[in-house]
Amino acid sequence: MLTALGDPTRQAILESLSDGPLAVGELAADLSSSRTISRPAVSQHLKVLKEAGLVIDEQIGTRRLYRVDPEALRLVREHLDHFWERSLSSFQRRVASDTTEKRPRDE
Amino acid sequence: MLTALGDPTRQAILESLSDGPLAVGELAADLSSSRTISRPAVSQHLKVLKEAGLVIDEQIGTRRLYRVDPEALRLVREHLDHFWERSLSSFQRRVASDTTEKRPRDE
DNA sequence: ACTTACGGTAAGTTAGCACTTACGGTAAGT
DNA sequence: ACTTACCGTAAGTGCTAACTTACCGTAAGT
Repeated sequence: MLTALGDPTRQAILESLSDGPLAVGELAADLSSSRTISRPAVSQHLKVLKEAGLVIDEQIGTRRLYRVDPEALRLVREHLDHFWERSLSSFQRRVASDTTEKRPRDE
Repeated sequence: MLTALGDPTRQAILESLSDGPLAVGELAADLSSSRTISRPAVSQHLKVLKEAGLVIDEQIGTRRLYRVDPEALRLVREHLDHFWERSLSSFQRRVASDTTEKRPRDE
């Protein structure tokens, strides 16, 4: 899931979609304001994002609306939280042992 | 920064480092328990992670200890939070307008 | 000074990925 | 039925990023 978030274009796609659902063509037009990206390319990125569970699609007539799945973002956030807390606690343990080693009876 | 997190090997490196600081050789040995990764490859990944600000290094004798920067993880988390909140609010707005459209005078 | 340990880096190779073009398929409008 | 709009996908290409091998520098121990 983090791997799917690695590509800058896909990050831009999610950024656009986070403002609200968009069809594929609209997305391509929206992204072309900054980068130059073809519609098929957008389609392929959406496929990756969908398989990663970051995006949900819904067919409406000939159009196909894509929206971000808030639940997926919550999962990524939780995952990073684990990282963060573990590294933070190990960091604090290190600092604590440092001070006790250097100042055994400080207070 | 998210782009640097995209590579699976770098994710594994951060996972190992989140348990505590490690030297390059130790990291390579630790990762070889699951994947097969050479020491130079680890070095190159650490360079990317360092340039992305996700990792901090410290020279101790001939060894070089790497640790994750908790502050960087906090930044990534905040970035995702923005995404999450925006997509969530747009989602809620959509739900709200749907219900008001379908049940204009409900409740 | 010699050796050993440790790790960064240059050079070269390869696999994969992002992209374009071209095509086909479906839904709605006339 | 024909046309138009919209989109997914197959096929092919180019580039880049991840990897290995080889080499060099530095720090500490003898």
